[in-house]
Amino acid sequence: MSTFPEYANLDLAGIHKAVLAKWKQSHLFEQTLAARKDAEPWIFFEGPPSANGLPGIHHVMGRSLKDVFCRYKTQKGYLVDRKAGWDTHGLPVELGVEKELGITKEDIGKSITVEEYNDACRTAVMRYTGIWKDLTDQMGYWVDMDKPYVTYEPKYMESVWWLLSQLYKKGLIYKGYTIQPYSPKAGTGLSSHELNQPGCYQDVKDNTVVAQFKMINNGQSEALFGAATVHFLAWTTTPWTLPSNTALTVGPKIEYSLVHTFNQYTHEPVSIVAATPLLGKLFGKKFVEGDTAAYEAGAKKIPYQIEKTVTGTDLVGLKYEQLMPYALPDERPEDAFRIIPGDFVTTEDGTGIVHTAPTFGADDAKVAADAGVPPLLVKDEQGNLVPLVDLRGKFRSELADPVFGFGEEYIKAEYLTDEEKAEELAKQQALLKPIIPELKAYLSVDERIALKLKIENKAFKIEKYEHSYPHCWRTDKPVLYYPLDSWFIKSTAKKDQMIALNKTINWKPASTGTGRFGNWLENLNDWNLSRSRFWGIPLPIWSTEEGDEHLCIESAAQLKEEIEKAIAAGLMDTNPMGDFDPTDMSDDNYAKIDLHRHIMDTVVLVSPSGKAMKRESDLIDVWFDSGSMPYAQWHYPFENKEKVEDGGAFPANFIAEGVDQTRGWFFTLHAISSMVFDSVAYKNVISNGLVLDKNGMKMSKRLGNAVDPFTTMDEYGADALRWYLLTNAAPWDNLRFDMEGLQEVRRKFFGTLHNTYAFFALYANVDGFRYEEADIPLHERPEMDQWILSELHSLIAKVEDGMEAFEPTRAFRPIQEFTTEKLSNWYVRLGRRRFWKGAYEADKISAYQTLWTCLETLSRLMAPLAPFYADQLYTDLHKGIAKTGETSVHLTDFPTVNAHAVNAPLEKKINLARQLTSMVLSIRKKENLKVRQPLARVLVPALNEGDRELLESIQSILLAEVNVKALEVITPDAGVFVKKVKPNFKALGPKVGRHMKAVKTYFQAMDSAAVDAFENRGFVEFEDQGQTVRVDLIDAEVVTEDIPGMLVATSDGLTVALDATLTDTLRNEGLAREMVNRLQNLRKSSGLDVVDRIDVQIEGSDSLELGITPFIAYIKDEVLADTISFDSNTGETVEIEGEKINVSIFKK
RNA sequence: AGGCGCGUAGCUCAGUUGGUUAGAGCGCACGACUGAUAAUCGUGAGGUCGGCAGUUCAAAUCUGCCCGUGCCUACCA
Repeated sequence: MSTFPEYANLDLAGIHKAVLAKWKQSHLFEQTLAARKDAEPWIFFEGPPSANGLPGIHHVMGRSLKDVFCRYKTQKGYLVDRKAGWDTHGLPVELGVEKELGITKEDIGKSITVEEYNDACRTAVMRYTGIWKDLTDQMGYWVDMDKPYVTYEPKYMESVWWLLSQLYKKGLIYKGYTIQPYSPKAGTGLSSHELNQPGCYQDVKDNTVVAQFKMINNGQSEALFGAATVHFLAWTTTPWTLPSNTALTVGPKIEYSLVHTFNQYTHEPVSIVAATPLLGKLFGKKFVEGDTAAYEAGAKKIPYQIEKTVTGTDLVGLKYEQLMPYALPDERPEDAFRIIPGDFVTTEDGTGIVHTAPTFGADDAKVAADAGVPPLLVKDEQGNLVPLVDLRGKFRSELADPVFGFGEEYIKAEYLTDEEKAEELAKQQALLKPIIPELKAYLSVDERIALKLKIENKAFKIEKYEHSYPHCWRTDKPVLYYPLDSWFIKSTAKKDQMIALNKTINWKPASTGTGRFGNWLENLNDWNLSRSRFWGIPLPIWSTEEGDEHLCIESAAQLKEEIEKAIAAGLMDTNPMGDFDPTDMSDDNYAKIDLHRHIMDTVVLVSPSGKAMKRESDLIDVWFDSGSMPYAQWHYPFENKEKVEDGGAFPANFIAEGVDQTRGWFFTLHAISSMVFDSVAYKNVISNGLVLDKNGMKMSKRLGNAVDPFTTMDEYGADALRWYLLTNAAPWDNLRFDMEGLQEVRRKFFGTLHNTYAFFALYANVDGFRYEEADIPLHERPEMDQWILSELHSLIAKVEDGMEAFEPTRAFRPIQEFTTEKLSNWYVRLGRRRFWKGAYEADKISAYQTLWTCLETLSRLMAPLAPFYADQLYTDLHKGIAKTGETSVHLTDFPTVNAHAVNAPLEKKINLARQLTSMVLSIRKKENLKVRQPLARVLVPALNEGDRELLESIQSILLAEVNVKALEVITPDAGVFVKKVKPNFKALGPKVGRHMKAVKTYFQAMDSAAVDAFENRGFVEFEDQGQTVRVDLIDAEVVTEDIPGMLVATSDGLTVALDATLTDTLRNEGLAREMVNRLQNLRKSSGLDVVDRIDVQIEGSDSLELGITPFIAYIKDEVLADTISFDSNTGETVEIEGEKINVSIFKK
């Protein structure tokens, strides 16, 4: 005979293992997909992790979040395809390999071939895939790991190329430059990653100059300053960038002053403009505010006089003379040397006017470009535009100065060796003799520029300044911000569309979509695609030497064809794609090619005009790889064209990743889909927070506070972990991970659920309940059953609402509350007798059916989040019954709400009973009145007939729970309780406004009689602040607050009074119950079975005997005694009401 | 430095469009039940809602500033 399995105790970790084995053996994941194979798809994208690192607890969080929605939607009847993916390219992989091999970037192509290097990367990146698969398995994350997309595979790379070529065709790809950290000594650009290495930022002392830029007088200047000769002051910590100055930037809202004073080095009169708040700093100890007419050269203090103030906006547009006229911008020189506005200007340091050299500062480049000011680029010998500093970190020859040098010199002293410095010193001693007769030490470029400006009356102030500056982690020399060639996607051209599309995306939380992501889009820059690395997808762009002809390859087929042309033109000997068949989509065929750099760099193509074309040497930013996954995972458009285009695989209904991906994957997905497909890539997105340790610190291996997901799951099982991660805090809040929280989940939720099941199984097996009877109609079931089923269906609605809103915390917390509070604590606890007392008849069957239904429904509700336990619960519940279910809960449909089952008044009623019970127990506790002692009556006031009926309907439950004989519902007219009236603030607020306080006070002063009068009249009126205030009864709430002479509790507008007067009968019944309690204890300590019958002997006082005699039948019934005799005996000594008595029990 | 979050009881978290006694669980204390018993249940004590100002009759809730904390973006004259 089939039975419900019973367990000694809850072993979540064991269940986890057993269920996992069952899933594997039955290929359950595949079964769930097969079951929905013709269903409407619900599209999910898996963000590719890098298998280069080990998974941590936060990955369990992220993956639980994804899994819970995919499982939910599957149960809801959708087909949820889930393809795993691996992100395999990128800098971390390369740096890891370099470290392992003990090489640097410079060695690649020299001591190691690019091919060998790439092979090493390919191996390294998949190193931890086994552990990742393990984690995925263990935690029950269902995703197809057998056919993942891998970004280094030829098919994937080909799709990426195709996407890029689409952008290229739309004219959205261009070559430009950006200001990037560059290490001249290492000859390489540095990534921000490298700049964030510890120790990179070092404090340095730099020579700084406040330079005087001479204004060119014109109509605009005269309107502002008249005919005066005016100089703008601008500060720089990098004087070597001054020859490259093409603009001055002011803050539009900042106030500037025109000040007359004298140059401290030349003592010549000068009128300067600088930000008013900075005048104090600018005019240091040497200056004093005062009359400039009285000044004589050499005086101790230099006077200065403020003439007028203007705003930054007034200054915009003014022109000035180039400070160090060695070279002019090659493009539009007439647009240079102007004042432009910039939001980044502050009045913290300097002059409030920022020297702007677009070739050497990222901010500078941006404001200059926005204002149409050209960068200082000149044509080199080949006609290419280059900045005034070359890649070695030396000034170009344009800067050759007959006295000061500069040309062909390193712009920072740190770049010179000691020998070089000595050589330079010799030269300088000769050249500078007229200025500095005995030069002792090498003067850096910065120092000589300062010197030159000083002499030329162009330096207002020169001083040393200490600040932190980034250094190259390899050479330990200062980094240069330098314009480097890069390929860009003109994302700014599609900015408006991206913003519009973003507004259609449902962001969780919304603030990330409008805030972090929205702002990012508003301030969008063009996407710099270039990476000067080796292990990644090569840019598929081939160019001629002159750069006048380009070809962007969109497929392997096209490349093969172009190579054939190049062979025909004699540019190549053999085709490295030899026997690749462009029409054959098999993996075997694609295994014949490799699109990585070591092969692609050997490919030379022929241009339409017959010239040789080489590949642009950069690789594509790996973020482009991952943003391409919606298409590349299906090898679109070479395969699965319909699938992607007809809504079968794109766009996603749902994605979820950490909030740190906002400008990463979330952006790249959005950008590519917007630009190539004019579509969103995802309709709903959750950006989840981080997992911190219990003290709110970031988890890291270094701090040793990282939690190992494997050992955690071994101990607690995956269910408890998943449940904890998603119910403890909203997914977008950071989670403080605490093992005690896990224990709590295990004990509180799973423990209670398990015990509830165990209770069910125990009695269902005894009674042979197999759910063979027809369902008892709802209205024929006892009220308690109707109630719990109503709560159950309300619960289904809550879970569904939460899930549809992508708020799992809101969905699953109610499950926990239902299980522990409603089902276990109230339904089962109050209904226990129904399961073991009485015959196997309608009431009992109803109880079993109801409890079974609750548990079975729970198993399906919780299956998305606790897939292991839910599956065991579901299958266990089906093992014991005659009807057959699915073989797994994951093949079932999600429960649906039956509106007829929901009975809100009933729910309200039971909740009222629960609250009253709690209040009475509270009084008992306070007054030290044991629940075992019956009391005569409890009084509850009812303000109207509806309340009265409600109270009477819960009478039996209430009385049984609190052990009281009678419930008396008393009416206001009885005059028993004190009535008070409270203002309804919400309604009254708008009406009485500032008189609210007076109303409150007035009401507090009203006695019962006054309230009665108020109720009869319908309003009250009184004076406040000289005005008559009127309050209508509907804006007030009459409550009962007290019952004189009784023990009273008040809470949430409810009042309960307990009559604690004891009669002899009550006292005796209390004694009888004490006796039952002692006998039951004895039964238990004697190890009797619950069904064993006994004889009892009691030796005690006459008064005791007299007292309990009327209750002998009751006692016998309770303790299963056939006889009770009052005899002396040598049994156990127990105490009742201070009296010591002996009792003995004999098993029959 | 800027952008975006977060800050409520010892701990982890709720707290609707502002409405006057700020809730829950854990932990703690005390107790009950003894036919769910290595289970179950009750009661209680814990809070200047990070701070300061403001708006309002009324602020945990709205505004500003500050402090702490985290993420992202920069590294800037």
